[in-house]
Amino acid sequence: MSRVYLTTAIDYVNNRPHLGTAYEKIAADVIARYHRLVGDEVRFVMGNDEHSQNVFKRAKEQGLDPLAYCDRMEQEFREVWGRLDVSFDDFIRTTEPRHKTAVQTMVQRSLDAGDIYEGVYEGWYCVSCEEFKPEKGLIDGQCPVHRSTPDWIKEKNYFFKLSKYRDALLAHYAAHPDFVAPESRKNEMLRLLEGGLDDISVSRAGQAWGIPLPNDPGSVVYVWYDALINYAAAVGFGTDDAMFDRWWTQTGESDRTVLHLVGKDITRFHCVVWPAMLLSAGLPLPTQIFGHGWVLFKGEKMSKSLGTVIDPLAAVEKFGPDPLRLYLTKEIVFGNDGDFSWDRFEEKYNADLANNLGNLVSRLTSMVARYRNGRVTATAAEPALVEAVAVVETTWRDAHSRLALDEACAAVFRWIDRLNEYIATSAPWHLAKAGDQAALDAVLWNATEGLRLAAVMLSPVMPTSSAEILQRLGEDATADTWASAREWRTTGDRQVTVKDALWPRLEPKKETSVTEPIPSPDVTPAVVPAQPNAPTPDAAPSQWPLESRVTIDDFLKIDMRVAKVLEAEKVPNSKKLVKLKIDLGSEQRTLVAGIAEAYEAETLVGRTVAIVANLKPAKLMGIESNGMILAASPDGGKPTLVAFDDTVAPGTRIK
RNA sequence: CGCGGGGUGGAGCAGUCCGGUAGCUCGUUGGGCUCAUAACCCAAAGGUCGCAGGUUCAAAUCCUGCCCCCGCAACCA
Repeated sequence: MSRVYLTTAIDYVNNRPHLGTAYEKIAADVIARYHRLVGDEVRFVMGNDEHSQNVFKRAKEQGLDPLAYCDRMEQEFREVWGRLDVSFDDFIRTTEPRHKTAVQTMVQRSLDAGDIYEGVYEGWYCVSCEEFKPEKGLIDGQCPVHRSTPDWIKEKNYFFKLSKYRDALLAHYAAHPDFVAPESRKNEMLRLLEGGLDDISVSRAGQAWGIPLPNDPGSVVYVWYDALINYAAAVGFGTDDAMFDRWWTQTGESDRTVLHLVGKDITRFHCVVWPAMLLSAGLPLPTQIFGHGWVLFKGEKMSKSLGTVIDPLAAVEKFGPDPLRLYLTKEIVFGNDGDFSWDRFEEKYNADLANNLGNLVSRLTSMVARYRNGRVTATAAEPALVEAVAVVETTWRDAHSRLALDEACAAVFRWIDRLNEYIATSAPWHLAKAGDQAALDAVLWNATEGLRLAAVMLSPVMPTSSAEILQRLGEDATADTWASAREWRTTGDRQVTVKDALWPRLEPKKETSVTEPIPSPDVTPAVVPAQPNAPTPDAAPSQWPLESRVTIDDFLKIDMRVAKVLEAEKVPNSKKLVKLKIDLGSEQRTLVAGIAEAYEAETLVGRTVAIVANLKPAKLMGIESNGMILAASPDGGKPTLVAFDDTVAPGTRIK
């Protein structure tokens, strides 16, 4: 038995949870539940990252006190995690007093160690990105990501001597080959370390939303530095020494485990900055940082800032959390990127749940009911099965120890296959007909016993379904630990219950198909699939409610004109930009249009197009564009230019 | 030289670090069974492992070069 401290990345609260974040929490939950099952002591913590200027801004936009806004977001996050059956032990928010104390304690320790020093920082700072932007990274003086003008900030700033810890970190990596996983992530970090480290700024001056530095209350701790400390704060750093020792330091624990689960995009902070902070504070490092991959949906990364969100609850509301949990765990190699698609989800649901596991439950409970009035008594163990399940257990445990969650899952499903095969080859229906009671009992007992073990081994991934299966098998659903559950029983009996199919098979093109996701309230799906049987337009609220419509005067402010293309050339090094010279009748202009993916530049020459003539100029890749060309622009599709039936003179107004 | 992921039977993916019978799911074909959710079991067909060199007794796997695809970012005024 050992102690396991497990964390996920804390989430920015400027948006709701989505599939990408849910994936991380589910994976962590599987790990946590596995360890609890095998008898480890587990502390599984997640939380929210609240000291962000974005949060401050977002709250103000909504007319809320930042803390009130964060309170509300906490409820939303907790609700989603609850629906996904994520069994965290604690939920930390960076605005809590315990976190504040931990941060100040940590900073103080680094100050004492001489690792934080005062300097001056100046540069362009993008509030949205929460980072300084190099001059050459700006486009037309604007932040390339947010298209806003960054602020020129010159401020007193404190720096952390990250550079000082490069060698120590390299040594730690060398001494602990599993410190960062998977391998590819570790290599990335090693390359980074070998390239040398710069000291990093750890404070912001003149902000109120954040944790003040202990030595200079006029500055607050930089949000990233602040956020990382949550992992220590959540187990009592600076507030509860006994607890901190128990979970973080784990003094006297031979098999110490402190595991951070983070997205591969933030491994840098967790694998370099955070360990250096800990070294500076004289604290032990985590035992492992695992950088998982992204779950892509229709080939797109879930992105907070783009808002391409699929509400994980869409699948959960319809099927409960387990099919989604299984999909994410079994179908994605843990550490790699993976795809989510409704097609694939449906396929896996049918194959694994309806046809295999669910059907196994059905056929077994129904045979026990039919041939044995629902009660089967124990018999001797079938040696072939006992032998097989031992291999499954070994594989399952080994896979879990390597965090190969997908392999662990697959091993259990191979076992389920084995049970279906066992039933087919031993043909209990023949034994029943022949009246061979002893043989019949043996088959039914051994098969249900095998199913019981499958359910227990699946419980980390599918807690609800596992409990339901055990209950149908007449077992105590609150199964104790694996140590006792793993025994192949040869005494006692069980009373089974026949109920409806756990996972009715999904038939394509039917009402039950998941390809018609449930619209979830208040969340706009990234992609709205075509719905042949969609409700009538009148039934749905208009996309353009009356109160938000513009007046004719508003519309006439926009001066749209007919124009003729005189010259066209692709902008070098661009993917979709074409530079156009157009004739507007009274004048000629240069404009840049993002249509190169749909039109060859040459074919545009001579075309008559529609443009917005009174748009403010903008620079795109260094070229000034004076106007916007009109085109139908489907989401994710290629634009189609607006065209005219007859020849119209350049300069003609469009209204 | 922007960052990253990938090219393996019809589809989707493992395997690549640590060379040595190319594996899984779905689909297809044939057979079996009738307890079960038209499910389950057995069998079969189907692969120049992107291309070209190299190392090796042996390369999907290691080395070199090249081609192509996809995210992110730059660029949808």
